[in-house]
Amino acid sequence: MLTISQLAAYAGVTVRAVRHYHQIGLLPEPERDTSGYRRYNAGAVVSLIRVRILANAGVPLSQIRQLLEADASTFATAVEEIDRQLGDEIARLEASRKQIAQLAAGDRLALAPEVITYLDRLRDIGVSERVVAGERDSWILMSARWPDRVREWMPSKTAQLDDPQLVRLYRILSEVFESDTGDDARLVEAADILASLAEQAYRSGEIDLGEVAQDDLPFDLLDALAVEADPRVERLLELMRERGWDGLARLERLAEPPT
Amino acid sequence: MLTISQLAAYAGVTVRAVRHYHQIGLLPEPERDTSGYRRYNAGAVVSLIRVRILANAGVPLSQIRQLLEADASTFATAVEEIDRQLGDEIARLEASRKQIAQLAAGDRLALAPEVITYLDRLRDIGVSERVVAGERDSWILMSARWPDRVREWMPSKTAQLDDPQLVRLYRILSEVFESDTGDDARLVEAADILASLAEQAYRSGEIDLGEVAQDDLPFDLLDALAVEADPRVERLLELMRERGWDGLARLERLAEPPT
DNA sequence: ATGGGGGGTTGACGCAGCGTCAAGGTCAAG
DNA sequence: CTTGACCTTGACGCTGCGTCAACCCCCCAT
Repeated sequence: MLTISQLAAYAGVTVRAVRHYHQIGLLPEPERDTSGYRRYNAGAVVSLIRVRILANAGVPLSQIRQLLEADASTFATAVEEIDRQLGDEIARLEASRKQIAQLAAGDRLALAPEVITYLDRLRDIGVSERVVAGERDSWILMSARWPDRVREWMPSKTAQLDDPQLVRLYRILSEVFESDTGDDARLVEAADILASLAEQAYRSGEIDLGEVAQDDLPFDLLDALAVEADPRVERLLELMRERGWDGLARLERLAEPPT
Repeated sequence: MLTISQLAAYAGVTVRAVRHYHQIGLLPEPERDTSGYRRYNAGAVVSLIRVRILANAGVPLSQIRQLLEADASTFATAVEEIDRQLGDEIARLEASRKQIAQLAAGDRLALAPEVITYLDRLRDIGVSERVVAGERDSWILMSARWPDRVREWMPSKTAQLDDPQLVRLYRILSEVFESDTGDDARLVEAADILASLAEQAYRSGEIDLGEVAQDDLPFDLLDALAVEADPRVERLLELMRERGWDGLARLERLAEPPT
């Protein structure tokens, strides 16, 4: 006959856990000896181990009893379900692991390697750290919203950086936001380039991002984030509105541009 | 400016979670509007997402704040540690998944395929379901004790079933335990065979299981389990003692056998 | 027999990370 | 002016035990 601590040791659990299982009726209370000690037979070890196997798989204790009492087919389907959930959980942890790895990989944030590459390209073409940081924060939001889509978008985003107009735009913005002055002339120049790029994109139909466009909250958020980072962005938005475009993260036609 | 529910929606968490993070000081309380509502700026979304990334990786909320405040190198080492733990957890879940799968695979218990094969072999050579069930329970205990070693042992265990003496032993035991009578003559016969097998094993040095032998508690437990399953096992133990052997799951020399 | 150390017993509170009422105040629309 | 969808704080509930507390019990050495 076993004491509670022996039983617990065999099954690799704590004494407290065993008592808990008794309390909630998951394990039957065994006989007591003359001094009130619980006395277990060997079969109790097997029962306890079975309970632990299910518990380790994440099955709530409240379900384990019914599960062990269930008939074979019920049990089998339940096990399938448990296995599915285990698979999901493993996938979740692996995804989380990737995120964490990237988080350490430099930008300390949840960004796909494609995005990191994109940000590095920005630095290469002379974009200031401040502006890169702004882009980074934007992509964090985008990644949170569309974790999978983001990776698809990046190749074309990166390709666009080959356009000298866009490079020029980024450089101007870098200059402006790096300086302490409110250099309006440069902002106007930037707005002109941006409007021109938007016009091109609009004509070629590129401006449509598909389903994403229906849910436009994040884009407002991105613009708000930019304004927060530097209030001069507000002026840029104003200049864009004058040119018939609304927004910044996603440009939306307000009216035909002045000819 | 965002309301709390908008903030929560962007980060994919519940409103309650956000408030909880405020309570424990993980996120700073934002400004309130005239009616006392919390009003968030876009940056709060980024902060919240960062918190969630760490939380999803299993980092306790109490540690997240310090982590986000830490310098880059501290952070990097912490992330390594987190990654390690994630790896461990994934491995644990995968192991659990295997156990669960086997659990459904027929014998409803945590047994390696090698053991299942062994049990099937027992059935093939005519061992009764009752005795197989006893063996199964024993292997559950063994598997709990030495999850890895068990798989190593099985090949030789299975090979031993080629020995006609052992087959005969199992068949006699099956008969005895399947009947309602206390057929002592058959038990004596079984004891003789078992003693003879033990003698062989002892001479060839096979009886030593290595380090395992030092921890002999489980073997007592296995014997106790057998006695529980059928009290006639007690008689078998007695017969074995008469023949100079102690135990059943592991036979131990008591004295030289009567010549 | 006596004391000490290592068991056992019940009972109760503590913990994380929120979920879920309860009991209100607020806002926008019809 | 009502309705319904938000917002507020406060408080208790949940899981699966860990961790006291306060006491009893057994065995061994002195």
